[in-house]
Amino acid sequence: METVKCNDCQMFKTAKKKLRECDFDKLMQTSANVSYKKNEIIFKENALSTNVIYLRHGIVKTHRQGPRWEQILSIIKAPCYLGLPTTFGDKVNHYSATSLVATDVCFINISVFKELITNNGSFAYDLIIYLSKKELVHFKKCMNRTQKNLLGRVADLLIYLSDNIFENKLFEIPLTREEISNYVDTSRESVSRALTELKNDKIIEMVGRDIKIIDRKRLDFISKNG
Amino acid sequence: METVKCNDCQMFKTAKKKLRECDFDKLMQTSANVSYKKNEIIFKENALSTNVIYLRHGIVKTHRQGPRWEQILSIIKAPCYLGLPTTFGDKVNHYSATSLVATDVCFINISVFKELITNNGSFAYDLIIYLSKKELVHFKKCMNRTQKNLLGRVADLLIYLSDNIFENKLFEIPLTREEISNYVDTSRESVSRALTELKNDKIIEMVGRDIKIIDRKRLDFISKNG
DNA sequence: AAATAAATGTGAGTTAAATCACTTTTTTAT
DNA sequence: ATAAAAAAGTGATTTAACTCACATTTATTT
Repeated sequence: METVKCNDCQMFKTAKKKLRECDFDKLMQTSANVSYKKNEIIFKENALSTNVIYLRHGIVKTHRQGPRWEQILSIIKAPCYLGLPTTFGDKVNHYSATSLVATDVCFINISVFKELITNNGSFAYDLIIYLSKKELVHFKKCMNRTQKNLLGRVADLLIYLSDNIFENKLFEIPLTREEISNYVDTSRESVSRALTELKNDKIIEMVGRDIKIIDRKRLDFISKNG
Repeated sequence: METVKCNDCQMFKTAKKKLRECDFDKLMQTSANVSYKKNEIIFKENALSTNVIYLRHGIVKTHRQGPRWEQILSIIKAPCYLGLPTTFGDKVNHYSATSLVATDVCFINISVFKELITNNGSFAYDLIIYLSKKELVHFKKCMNRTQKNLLGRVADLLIYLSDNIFENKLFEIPLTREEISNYVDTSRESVSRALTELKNDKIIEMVGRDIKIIDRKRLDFISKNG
């Protein structure tokens, strides 16, 4: 397992910049690093949310039991906060988080974090910007989920993984077909069919979970027009 | 038009409590009240977002052009912020807001508001809580949109309007059938059919846009199970 | 008040995607 | 290495909801 030192951590850096020294020291002392293997649960829906969690290294899915199936809400990559809303929005987690690859996480004491916010306005302001931006992205995502057809949603996922998670045309999907279906809101079978259709149309190459996007233009078109 | 005095305004009250006096005075001086009639646009998608907007009185829908149709994102009631994320998340609005009834709104200068945040940590903390809570609600709503069937989504809307907006079993839907369809992600025709089905099953009474929920238990059941 | 436009309702036909049933492939455990 | 289990692929069938077409009602304008 690769260990990320605090010095290399993005959160550490901005904290050092934004926080008063005494606050920063307190933050360091009360934080705890934890490593997870692939497919380990970091926190669980309905459990008490007792920490702010910062994702230092790795890829994580957040997911939640819906009225009909377990839905994957987001796939996120370090460095970023993991479940800020779930810690501040309620006493109980509104969703679960599970590592998709080996992952490092920093648990920050919630009352220390609260102190940081109230004592450091500019730190708080940054968080507000962060939460606001996230909501806009989320609104857009939700709209795509409801308005696009199946092929468009699958194309969206591939584009998202390629652009935002792996930053590469070539990547290994860290999800089973069933998990993909829980992310794009269909059945496992439909995901299968959609992917083979993209493969047959020579828009992607695919062997198992290994994907290579070979015709990005047409993939963008499908994302837009289904 | 009913004018809401600042003294009665919820935001005014918490601001007075949370803010230093000089900040509070500045806020009052730089804010402007505006009234809207039914169906007037308060701000527009893609326009520059130059103010924090606080909804003092009335009901507002936020909406946005999707890949296939104009989607209603939310229906909200005073007192609350209107489009905080769209003001802080980007320079440009990511959605529009339109009054559904006569509405009063307070425009707050964005740089003054930013100062408030950075100078008053506890005010900032409250905003972070507010944004976090909203995100959790939004996640849930999005899941319902994608997992529930048509009848369940229509039931959800009726329950939401009854519980959260009008706080009454009897209310007048402030939306056309087409707008309803843009909120529950279907066609106008399907909304019609769903509503008449609820009426025929004696779960609601309905004359035009006037709705009365007469069998809440069964409506809840439909909301859960479709 | 009549004319026009907008909103709503409803039946019939169509379709995208779900479900079912089964096979094949891959992974994990013994 | 073999058995068992999990994941993935694929054809056939079903279905919820969409679209189309048109009738009816309600609201708006002249």
